[in-house]
Amino acid sequence: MDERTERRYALRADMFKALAHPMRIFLLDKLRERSYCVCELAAEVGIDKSVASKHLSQLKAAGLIEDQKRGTLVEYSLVASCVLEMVECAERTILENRRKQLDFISPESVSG
Amino acid sequence: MDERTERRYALRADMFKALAHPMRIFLLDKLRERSYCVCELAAEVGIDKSVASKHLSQLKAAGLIEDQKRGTLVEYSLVASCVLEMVECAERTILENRRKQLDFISPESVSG
DNA sequence: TTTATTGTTTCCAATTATGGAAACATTGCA
DNA sequence: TGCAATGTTTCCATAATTGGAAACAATAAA
Repeated sequence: MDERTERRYALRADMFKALAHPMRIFLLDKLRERSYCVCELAAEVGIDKSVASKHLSQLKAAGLIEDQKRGTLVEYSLVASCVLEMVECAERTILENRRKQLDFISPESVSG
Repeated sequence: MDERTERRYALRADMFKALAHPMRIFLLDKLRERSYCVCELAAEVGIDKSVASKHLSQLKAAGLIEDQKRGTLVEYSLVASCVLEMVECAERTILENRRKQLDFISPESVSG
């Protein structure tokens, strides 16, 4: 595997790393409604503002959200709608897995 | 945020965690062609078989691939085609980000 | 059975990610 | 200017992830 290919895989992995945390998924989900400032999001989850800020900056670094200063507030908004497809994809896969698991335990619909 | 919701976000994050490693992305990409046994994949990347085995078991735990014993070999194959969409989604987002970055440096196509 | 092949699990050391507190920066307002 | 509100960065302790070696398990072949 050449270096360029390796870098490509690393880039993709970085994108998934940005999504690999429950709080970050939640933040993205929240930003689907509308823009939010850091303090609102931190209050919602009940965490320190510094923690929220760091998670948001990770999402921003991945190009999934962007920020805009508004006075002392910093409002974050969703920018890569593609990420929503990814999250839905993950959701579908989880549900599919659960369905298979149930089939394995009590195969009613599958007769093979 | 109630516990059930929290668990849902954690599940999605787990799915992305499974994808959050260059080697695992590579393995998925490889399995798109056909089934491969652990030794083949380990040799391809040039890593210890134990490492490959562990990565594969993570992908399996996420329900993205499945295994089948064939003699002393264990062949892994892709099962959740949805994951390919996710990877393509990530790829598109990365390219989009790169394009924006270029626009920011030298805005030729964007005149606003 | 003995040996070889293939995978998995278990250990360990090193790296990375995380959360919270404190320090610091920026902006708005009196 | 002085003070309050909001975010970011830095520091630290803790937790999680990772890769490799070795031990172990399972199967095939001699």
